Amino acid sequence: MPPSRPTIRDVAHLAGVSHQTVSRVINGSTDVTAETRDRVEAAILELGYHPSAIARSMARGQTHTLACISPNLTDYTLASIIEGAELEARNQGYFLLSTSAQNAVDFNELIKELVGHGRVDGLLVINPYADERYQLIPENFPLVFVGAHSRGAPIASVCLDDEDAARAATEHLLARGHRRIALITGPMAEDCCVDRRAGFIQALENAEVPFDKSLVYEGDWSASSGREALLTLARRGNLPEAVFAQNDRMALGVLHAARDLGIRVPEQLAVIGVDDMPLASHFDPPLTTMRQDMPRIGREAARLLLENIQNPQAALLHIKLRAELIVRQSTRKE
Amino acid sequence: MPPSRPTIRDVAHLAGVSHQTVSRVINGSTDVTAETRDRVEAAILELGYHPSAIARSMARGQTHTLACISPNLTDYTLASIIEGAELEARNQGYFLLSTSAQNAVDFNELIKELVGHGRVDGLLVINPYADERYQLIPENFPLVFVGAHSRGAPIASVCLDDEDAARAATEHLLARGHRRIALITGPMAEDCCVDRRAGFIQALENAEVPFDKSLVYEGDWSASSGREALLTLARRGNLPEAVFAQNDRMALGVLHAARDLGIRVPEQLAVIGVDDMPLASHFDPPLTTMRQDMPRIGREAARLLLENIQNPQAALLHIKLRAELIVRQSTRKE
DNA sequence: ATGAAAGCGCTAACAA
DNA sequence: TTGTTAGCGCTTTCAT
Repeated sequence: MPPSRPTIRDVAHLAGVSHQTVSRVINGSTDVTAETRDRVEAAILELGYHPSAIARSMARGQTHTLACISPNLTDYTLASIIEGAELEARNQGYFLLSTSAQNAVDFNELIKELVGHGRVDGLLVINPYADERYQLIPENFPLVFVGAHSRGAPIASVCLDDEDAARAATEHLLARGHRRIALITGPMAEDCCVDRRAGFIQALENAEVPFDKSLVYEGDWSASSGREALLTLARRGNLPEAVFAQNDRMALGVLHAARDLGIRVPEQLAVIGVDDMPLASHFDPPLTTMRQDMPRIGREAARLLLENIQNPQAALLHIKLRAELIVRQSTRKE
Repeated sequence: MPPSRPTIRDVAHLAGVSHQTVSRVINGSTDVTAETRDRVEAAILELGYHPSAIARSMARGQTHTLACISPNLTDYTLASIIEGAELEARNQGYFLLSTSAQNAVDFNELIKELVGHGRVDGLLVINPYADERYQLIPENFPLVFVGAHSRGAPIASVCLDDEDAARAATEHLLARGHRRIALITGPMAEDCCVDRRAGFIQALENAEVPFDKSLVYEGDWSASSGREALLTLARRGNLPEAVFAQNDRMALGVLHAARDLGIRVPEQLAVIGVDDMPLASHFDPPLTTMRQDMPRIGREAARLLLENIQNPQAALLHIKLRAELIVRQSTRKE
C-alpha cells in the first residue's frame, strides 16, 4: 500500500475543519451542520478515506471481533454452526475469527492469543468437553458454550435438545416394531452423546424394552467408526434389528457395513441418524435422520454472546433447539 | 473484565524500570541486563500481563491477521483448504479471519471492512470467479487466489493441476475400455471446471475418441445436480458407459440416480469423481476418485501470501498441485 | 543498557 | 455547532 492510507486529519485538512468534526461525521453525530457534513463527506470521497478499525479498537477499548474455537473446521456440523454464527455476528457489525484447536494445548495457546492479548470481545466454544480444555477458559469473559451444557458454571449455552432428539429417533424405531436396537454413540466425553444416550434409554424404558448394553458401541463420529460398530456386533453374533447412530456419518458407515455383510436395509436392518447432512438423502438407501438446524444454533449462540457483551448483567440463557424427524428409506417398513 | 488489563506501564512501575525497558523484554531485545530482565519478567508474571495485540498493531502498522474469503464455509473442499491455511498462518504467528461471501455484494462489503478499514494484512480469495467478484479486489494489496488462475493479472495463485487430474481420471475410464463417457462439470464460471473439461477433452483426443457434447452436463457441485445429470441423460435415451463427475458429491448423486434407474455400478456404468472426501470410500459402491490434498493447497496459499507480505518484491508464484488416482469399486472391472 | 519523547489514528471530555 | 486537549497501549526514534 504505497500511498499510505489517508487519516482523519487528512480529511479534516481538506475539508477545512478539525479532525474531531470528521470523527463526528463518520460516527453519524447529529451535532454537525448539514453544510459541514457535506464538505467532510466530499473530502472523504475525494481521498478514498476509510476509518482504521485498529485505531477505533484502540480508542474504544473493544475490537468488534468474536472468536469461535471448534475442534475442527471441516465437520459439516461444526462448519454449519460456524457459518450461522458468522452471519449473525456480521449482521451485528462484528467479525468472527473461527479457529480450530485439536487438543487442550492448542486450545490454551488460542485462549492466550485471543483473550489474553485482547484480540476479541467474546468467545464461542464448540464442544468444550472434547478434552479437558474447558478448564482453561478464563472466568469473567463473555462466553457461550455451543453443543454442550455449562454444567453448573455461570456460562450461557446453546445446543440441540439432544435427549429429546434421541428419544424421538428411538421411538420411531420402536414404532416400526423393532426391539433389539443398537446405539452407536459419539465420544462419550461430549455432552450431546451422553444426552442422546439418555434419550435413547428413556424411550426404551417408556416402551418397556430392556436396555441391552451389549448393543452399545462408542464411535468417534466418523463413518469408519460406524462401520466398525456394525462389523463388531456381527462378529459377536449380536446383530440388532435396528441401529440408532448419533450422527449421519456413522450411520453411513453402518449402511456400508450392512452391504458388506449382505444385510438388506431397511428390510433386515433399520438405520436412523442425526443431523440430516445434505448428502444423507443420497445415501443407499436414503437415510432417515433427526434434522438439526445447525446454522440456527450458531446464530443463537452469537446472539447470546453479543447480548452478554453489550449487557454484562444480562441473564445467562441456555437454549435448546428441537430436532425434526425426517423419514426416508432406511427405516421404511414396506 | 472488571480489573482492566495491566499495561506495560504497570509492569514497568512494579519492576522499577521504564515502560520502554519492558517493551524491550517482551520483544526479546538483547540490550537488557539479565538482572533487569528477570525483574521485569517477575513483574509480568505477578501482574498476569499480556501485551495488547491491538496496541501493537496500532504502533507497528500491521495487524498480523490474514483474511480468507470463500463462497461458503461448509463445503468439505473449501473448509479443508481454510483449515490448512489457518494452520500455516498460525504457525507463522498470524491469525486467519475466514468469512463467506455468497455474492458480489457481500464480497464487496467484506473487502471494504477487511481491506478498507485495515483489519488485515493480506487476502486469500477462494474461487474468485464464482461471480464477478474478482473485479472488486483492490490492487496493490497482498493477495493470493486459491483454486483459480490469476488470468494474466499480477496475482499469486494456488490450485490443483485440474487439467492433469481430469486427464488422468478420463484415461482411467478409457483404460477400462469405456468410450461413451459423460462429463458432469461444476459451474463453468470457475476456472477449475474449465480446466477439468479441457483435461477431459484432451484425454479423449489422445485416445482418438470423439468428444460428444451431448454427454456434457453442467452441475453446481451438489449431489442433487449430479443426480439430475444422469436422470436427464437417461430421459434423453443418451446413457453413457461411464461418468466423470468433477467432484465427489456430484458423483454420489450419479450413484443415487443409477440406483433409481436400475443401472448397476460399475458393471453397467463406471463412475469417477474428484476430491476423495472421507465419505467417498463409504459410498455404494465405494467411489474411485482423484484425491486432492486440500489442506496442502491452503497451506501453500497462506505461505505464498505471507511471503508476499514480508517481501513485497517477491515473485508472484503460481502453484499447481497434482491429484492422485484412488481406485475403488465404482470403476472396478470385474 | 536504559530512559524520555513522540506518535500510530482514532474517540472522549471539555471548552469555546 | 465546532475545536482543543488528552489519552488508548504500544513501538520507534533519539538521547544519555
